Amino acid sequence: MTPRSKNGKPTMRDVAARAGVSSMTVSRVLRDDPRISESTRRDVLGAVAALGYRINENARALRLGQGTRLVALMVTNLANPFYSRLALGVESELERQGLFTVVANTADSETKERALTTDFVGRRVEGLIVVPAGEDHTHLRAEHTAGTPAVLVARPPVGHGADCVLVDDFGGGRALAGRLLDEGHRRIAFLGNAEAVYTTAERLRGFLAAHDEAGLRHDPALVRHGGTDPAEALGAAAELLATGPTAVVTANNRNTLAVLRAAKASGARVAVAGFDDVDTADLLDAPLTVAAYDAQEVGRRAARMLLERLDTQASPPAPRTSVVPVEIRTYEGAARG
Amino acid sequence: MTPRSKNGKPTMRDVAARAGVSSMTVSRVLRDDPRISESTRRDVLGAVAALGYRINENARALRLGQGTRLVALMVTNLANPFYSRLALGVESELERQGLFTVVANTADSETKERALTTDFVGRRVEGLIVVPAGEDHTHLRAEHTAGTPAVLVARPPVGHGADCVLVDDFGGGRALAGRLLDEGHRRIAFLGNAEAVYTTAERLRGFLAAHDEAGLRHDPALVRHGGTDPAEALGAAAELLATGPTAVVTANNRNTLAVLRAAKASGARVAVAGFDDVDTADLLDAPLTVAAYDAQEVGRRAARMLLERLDTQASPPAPRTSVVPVEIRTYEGAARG
DNA sequence: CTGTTAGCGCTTTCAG
DNA sequence: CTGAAAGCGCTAACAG
Repeated sequence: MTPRSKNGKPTMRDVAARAGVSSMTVSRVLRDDPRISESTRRDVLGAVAALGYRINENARALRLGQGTRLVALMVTNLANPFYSRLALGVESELERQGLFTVVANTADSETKERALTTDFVGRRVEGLIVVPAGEDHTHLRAEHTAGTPAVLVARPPVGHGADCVLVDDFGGGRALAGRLLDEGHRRIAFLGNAEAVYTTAERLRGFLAAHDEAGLRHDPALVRHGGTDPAEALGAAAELLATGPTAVVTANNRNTLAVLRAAKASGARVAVAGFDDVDTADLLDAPLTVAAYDAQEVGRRAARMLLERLDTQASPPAPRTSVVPVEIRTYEGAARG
Repeated sequence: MTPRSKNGKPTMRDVAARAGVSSMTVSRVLRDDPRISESTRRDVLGAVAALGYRINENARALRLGQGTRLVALMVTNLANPFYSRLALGVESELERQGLFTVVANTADSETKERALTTDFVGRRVEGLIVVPAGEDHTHLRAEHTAGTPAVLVARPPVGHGADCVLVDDFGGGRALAGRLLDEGHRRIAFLGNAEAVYTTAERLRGFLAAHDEAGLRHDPALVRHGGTDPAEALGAAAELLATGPTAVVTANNRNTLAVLRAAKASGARVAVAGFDDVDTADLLDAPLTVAAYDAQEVGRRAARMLLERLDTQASPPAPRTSVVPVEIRTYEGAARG
């Protein structure tokens, strides 16, 4: 019996009818227009409560020509703590500007990323923050996003200019290898992962640069790539240890743990230095060196870049890149006798 | 010069004008209506490309009386891996139904949760999945959400019926304490956290139940609560250890690590058994028992419940509750000589 | 094959 | 103080 619009929710007209006024009056009451009589206001609010009416912000925004105040964040793997911290950083920074964050997972699929981008642009999100899944970034170019600005994270734009926040992958890889070389290691293996193409490549490049700078040639047989799967990573780590390195540099958390496990299982004694901090590192059995960086800060910077772009949409300056530093930390492992 | 609507993006009319057709024709081309001549189609698509036009899905949905295909997920702390896994579970389950997930962080603030709820309902999300920040759930009742269904996670509804997915907190607390009692411990401390009121209370209740069942009285002085902050938790853990327990049960990950650190620092020898799995547990110096559960599964169940509710919105069955089981796992710690 | 009219739910503008 | 008309961007329902 209650009058309802198609989608099942009452409309302003329903409220107006019940209160015996026009929908304009309802609109005014809801927006606290001062020139409304107390009695009318009461009647309207009564009808609102009775019907459980909530204004339709989408219709309102359409009429007002306003934006959605929505920003879409697309990450490759939400289960990875790096991305959840990233999301938190983005969210916290956007929230203070009254913007909402829509988080979507691309599961490392370029196809999904493209589909999501199209959808989000269609929904008129005000901006995109993306950890690109692949190398093809055409769908992120302004021509394809109807001008919706995009900020890339962790991987630089390919084939076009775009704002972007990176981690100092090269510097971190170089520093990790440098540490080990300083400690006298000469047979240092590298365990990366094939998916994170850019990231791993940079970290490896830094690793090799440190060898160059030390005047050493690096044995390519000591470089290996684990997969996305922890089990795969463990296998790769075991193989790598079998080649007899005295130390290993890893390109991410998963690989770091894989090496520690493989070493524990085989009883091999290797120094381990890897990317991403391990939050229980101080409680581990074995010593560990890590290249740590602030994932939340990455998110905050990306958000800020987007906000600046939104402010200046009329006269966009050149695309900018921001590089978040990494910090080397060492943990001693369990104190033994 | 390019004609553009207020928010800066071209509209269908702009495309129509440029292609020399009516907007209906553009609409048809975009939706692949077969009865459009090839040449017209080409002209329209040309104009679309030239202007960088993307259809406004919001306007379309308004006209069609369609829903938004959006579901809002509100969590108390996105930085906590539990919630990011939860989000992944929700996202993966909703995605297969073509629904998008909007993730928002309430930062444990009831006020923020209420504001977000109002906003999301106004935006006409199709459902809400909420980890409630506080005890006041009035804003989540159907009367306040204009009928938008809500599923609660981790904490049950208070003061109203609602779908809800819980973890077996009681059972887990009971099992953890039971383990330690079986091992002969008689002085077992409990470290909880005040914020997660319901969760901690249930875990403690289970802990005490195990003591009851063993015919033992538990000393209330052995119960303490750490804060949200890791430093605070460490302090509480240290105090607790100073009371000389032979074992500690912890209510969450943060507290587990706090106890391990405090024990390491003071050299105290205590057995530790706590809620939440620790992914490096097998690499730790010390042995550890945990109550583990599948956070992604919690998210999947919540999403499925919501989907069922959306299907049957006309004749809603009674609110349902689903309890995700916990599994006790033991890790041996570093093998010593 | 293509255009006109009307209206989704809301609000601005202009009249009362 | 309140209402009627027009229109945000789009599309169903009818023309032609």
